[in-house]
Amino acid sequence: MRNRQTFYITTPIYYVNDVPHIGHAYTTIAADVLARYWRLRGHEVFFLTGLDEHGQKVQQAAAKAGIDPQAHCDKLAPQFQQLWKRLDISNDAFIRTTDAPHKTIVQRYLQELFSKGLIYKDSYTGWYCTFDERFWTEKDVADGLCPDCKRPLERISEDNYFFKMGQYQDRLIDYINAHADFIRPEARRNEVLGFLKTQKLGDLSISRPKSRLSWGIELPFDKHYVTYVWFDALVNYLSALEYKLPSPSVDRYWPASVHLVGKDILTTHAVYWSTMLMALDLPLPETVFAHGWWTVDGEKMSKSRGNVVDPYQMVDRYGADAFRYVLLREVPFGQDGDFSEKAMVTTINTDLANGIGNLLSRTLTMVERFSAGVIPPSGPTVITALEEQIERMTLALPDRMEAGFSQLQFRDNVQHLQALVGLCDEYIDKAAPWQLAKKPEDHPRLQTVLNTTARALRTLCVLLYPFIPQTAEQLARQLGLSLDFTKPMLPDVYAWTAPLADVKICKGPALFPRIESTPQGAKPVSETPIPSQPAASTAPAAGQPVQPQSIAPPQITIEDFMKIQLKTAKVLSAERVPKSEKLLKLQVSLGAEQRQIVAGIGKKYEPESLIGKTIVIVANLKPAKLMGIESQGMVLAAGDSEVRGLATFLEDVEPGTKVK
RNA sequence: CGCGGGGUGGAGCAGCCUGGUAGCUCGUUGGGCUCAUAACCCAAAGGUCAGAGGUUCAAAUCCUCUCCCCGCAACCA
Repeated sequence: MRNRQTFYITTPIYYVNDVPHIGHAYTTIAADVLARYWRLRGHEVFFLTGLDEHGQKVQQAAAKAGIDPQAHCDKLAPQFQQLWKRLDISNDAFIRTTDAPHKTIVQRYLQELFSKGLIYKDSYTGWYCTFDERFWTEKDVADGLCPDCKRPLERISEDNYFFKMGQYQDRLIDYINAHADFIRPEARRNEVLGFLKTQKLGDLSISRPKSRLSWGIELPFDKHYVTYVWFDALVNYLSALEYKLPSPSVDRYWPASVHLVGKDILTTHAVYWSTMLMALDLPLPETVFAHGWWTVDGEKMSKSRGNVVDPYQMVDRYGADAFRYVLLREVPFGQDGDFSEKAMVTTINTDLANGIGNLLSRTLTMVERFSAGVIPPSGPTVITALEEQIERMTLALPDRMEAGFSQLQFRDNVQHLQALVGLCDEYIDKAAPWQLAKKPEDHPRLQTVLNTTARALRTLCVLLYPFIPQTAEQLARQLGLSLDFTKPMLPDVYAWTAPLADVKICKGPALFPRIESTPQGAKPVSETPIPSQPAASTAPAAGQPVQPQSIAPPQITIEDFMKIQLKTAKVLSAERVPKSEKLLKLQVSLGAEQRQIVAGIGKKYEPESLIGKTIVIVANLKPAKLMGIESQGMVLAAGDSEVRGLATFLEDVEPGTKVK
């Protein structure tokens, strides 16, 4: 249980070059749920997210686009900010490492460490790939070739500045041992401890020569170098407190309550960041929590598999609340999980539509029909055992929730709430209010049933709010309650004890319409990236519940179809894309024209077997690059995640013939 | 001996650390109800807990071995 009245939660600052995907959404949604919960509990919350904008990849991408790195970042940043809006992320600040104050603060810390003698200059020798502009460690390099591009590596030396990280090794081990909640979940804590105990912690290079990388924060004590991105990035957790609030608030909010991170960057946070803070004589964060990763339909998410889950698309199809709910409900926080749209639909239907949505619906209909639309006061008991059970459970919920959120057990919390929904359904069934309504002498008992259920719903509403804020607002409105979720909830509002009677309800549309169709359809084996749709027009109007669409693809007109130009093509040559699992590079003839197409059919077909075959391609698809190779079209094939067969013809057809 | 995760009723998972005759969600089957979003409630069927050996009064749970699957890749939270 928390004692401090402040709650400072962070997500990692995401690398600006990434397109936002389910992983970013996951971390940020989890952080948002915590932020909303602790605000509701009256804590002063500061919820920070943002972007990491320095570094090699940004510099390269900008150079490629022919614009300066800052312009490049400015262009990409809104992709994240818009997504957070659409997901109802209630972050209090959005930090970008190119903010001027951040840079100043990073330099100040660097100077402080340098002055303390904790940063020194040394030469570093390693394997360098000129093409990729990066060093490889001895371990990575087996054959003198770049593990990435297979070009020969150079052995070069370079002077760099190092942070004396190694000297904190023992202190860090002691700290972790003494603070059980510092690194979580426990398995991760053991992992870090194991690493620290068995290996010597080296010093950390914190600079890059400008000759190699100019896009970064200049070292205050040597203008020929910029800061290594991690040093720059980690400091955001502190710098934001200095300039993102009305007044500097480091004392108020530091140490952070929770740094939420993905398991891949745990070491960076648990080791680099911790030792940096020790060197700066600052306290360490209370908890660094590493959550798991998502696979998609059982497979690792990757662009080449074409299975990257686009959060925008999920919000479009199912609504922000449903997406938020499913991510946190599906998997115990901290473990890896599998995401599938099919499972998502099941969860939405079961928990949200049939569960909470249906409970509200049946309750409100009964209040309308049997009580003139007004929640009646409670009367004599109907089924004492169940009523007591509901009361007990409802009374216990706030504490359970608090315990759950303190431990970041989102899934447990959701399950507690669902248990109450189930209990209410059982109660309604057994009490059979529709029978009580038939006899006037039973009406007082009928009132008890309606009142009991309504009160349970009130509690559910408040406790569901952190997970599904839009729906909670809607639920409150339909129940006729005026709850202000932006204010702390007093205990009696969500506890069982507060009276509830003579409230006029306001039945509205279903909170979550059932989704009848399941996702399917023969998706071409396109390797084209799924375009994000920052469709502002589909954003829910304020105060309106999101109406998740049915996921059956909408019907299209013949004109729509005619936009897609399908043509026959003859395969001239085919070869595997090196290092790819299933990509084939095809040269195809469209009669007059020749095209290069990269297709993800390599698991099913040997390149040789395709040569001479006439296939169908989408001829007017925007070219896309896959693993660096341009694909000027798309091959039609049957199968969803797995290729079953290629579209071809019974007769010989001239290449370049139109297909419709 | 590369590292890591995993193999539990049809599907997906929990339980394993701290041994005591197996639990959840979905699905299936039968019944109930009609307030509700074909929803809700009740009941049932279905597992030799990958396999073998060992420790023990007792093993899904501890130990040993074997087999199988997945990740360690290019949008990596």
